[in-house]
Amino acid sequence: MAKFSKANDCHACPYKSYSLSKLDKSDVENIQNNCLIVNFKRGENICKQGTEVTHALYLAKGSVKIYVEGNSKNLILEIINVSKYIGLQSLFGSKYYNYTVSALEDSQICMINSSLIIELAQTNVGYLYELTKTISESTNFVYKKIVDINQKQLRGRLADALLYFSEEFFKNNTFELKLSRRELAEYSSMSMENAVRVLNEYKKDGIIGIEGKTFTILQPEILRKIAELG
Amino acid sequence: MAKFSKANDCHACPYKSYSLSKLDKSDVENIQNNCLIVNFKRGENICKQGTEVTHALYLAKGSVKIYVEGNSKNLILEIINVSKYIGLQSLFGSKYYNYTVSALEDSQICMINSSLIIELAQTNVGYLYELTKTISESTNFVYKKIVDINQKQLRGRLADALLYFSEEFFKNNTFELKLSRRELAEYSSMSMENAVRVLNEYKKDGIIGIEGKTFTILQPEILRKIAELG
DNA sequence: CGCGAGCTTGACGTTGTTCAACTAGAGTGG
DNA sequence: CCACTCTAGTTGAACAACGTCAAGCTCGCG
Repeated sequence: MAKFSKANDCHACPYKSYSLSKLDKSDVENIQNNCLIVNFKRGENICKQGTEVTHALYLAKGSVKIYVEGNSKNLILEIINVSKYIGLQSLFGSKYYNYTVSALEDSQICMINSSLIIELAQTNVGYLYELTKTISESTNFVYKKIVDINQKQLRGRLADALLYFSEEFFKNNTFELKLSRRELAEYSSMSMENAVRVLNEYKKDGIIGIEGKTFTILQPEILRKIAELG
Repeated sequence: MAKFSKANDCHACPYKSYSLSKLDKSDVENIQNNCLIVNFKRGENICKQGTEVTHALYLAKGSVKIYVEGNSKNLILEIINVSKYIGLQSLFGSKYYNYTVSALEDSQICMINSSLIIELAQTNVGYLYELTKTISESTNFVYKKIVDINQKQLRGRLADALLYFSEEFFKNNTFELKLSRRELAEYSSMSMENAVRVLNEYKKDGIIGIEGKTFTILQPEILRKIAELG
């Protein structure tokens, strides 16, 4: 299992959450004393679908995928790589995770007792307000996702995914994806074989460049057109 | 357009939100003075995908569908018929609705200025906590939905929908659905023709009974097996 | 040098959509 | 009151989209 250590100075942490600025110094220290920093290697599970929610999860360093597991196939809902709480809706809404989170690269997660976070949320309105904004944004993201998946066919879905990575996630025409072909397929809700096929189709048509896991968007307008038409 | 009237006694309202109990009397009066009660007929839009969020929407009476509009087909995400805020995540997360809400029967909606709700949320932690719980639950609902849609094929999806209506929504083996066949199809993410086909298949096999829009679940175990296997 | 995981490509079968024709019932106007 | 129209529902058949299976490839690593 992963290595872990105690948090020792949340205030000075370069990866700390903005929401902490809404708390008193003593409350932050309280979090610090109840926070375990856990290191995960690529592929390791950070939380598992179906298990009980006992901690708030804060991604300090690295990147993770949030996905739902089905009988035979998975669906990746979101990739996260910035300092951010993961799955707060599980803290306030449900006792059990309805998704799995696992590391895409070596990552550091701060695990804070959920009862402490709930207590702080119930007594610090500014803090809770920040958490609520995060939950709302993530809800809106999933709404967008559900539309993409349902209304478009595979070429459009893959175009959507590539545009999202280039324009919103990496904010760069060239980016190195931490995902395998299978994971990219699971992100776009299609079989791995079809993801490969369509990627190479786009490459042959000069729409994108592929070099292993490094992608370059050569003709974003065409990609956008494909994404719009479905 | 719909008829509307001023709210005159939120405290005495039998449909009022539980979250109001977390507010001072003066704050509730403030809501009351900034609340418009609007009557919608079946089919009328309560809010429209793509438009700006200006009010919090509270369903007092009736029932509504929340759906996302695509180029040619829609996907119904949720049906609501109890006293409940609708789409709070849009208040805290985004400036624009990413879904449309419309009435399934004659319904009453309380429309409250969003700036007032946000102000109250930022100053009353108990109130905000209730709203956050509602948002989180709705997020979890959509997670469940996205799994159903993605991991199962149409027989399983329709079985899922029927079980949900019978066991969780109406809590009755027999129920009268306010949805047309097309809407039931949009709820289960399939073509209307296939929804009809599968419904009649289930009827012929004695798994359900159908009388117009009244459904009876005759063999829930078989339906559950179909839903599980996909 | 050989093995295995991830990737690639083609052929084929299944699932589900689309199109088209038809039916039943509800509402409308002569 | 009856024809007319319009919508919702129904059924069958053709077709397209996508997943699955199978085989071969490549590259990194022991």
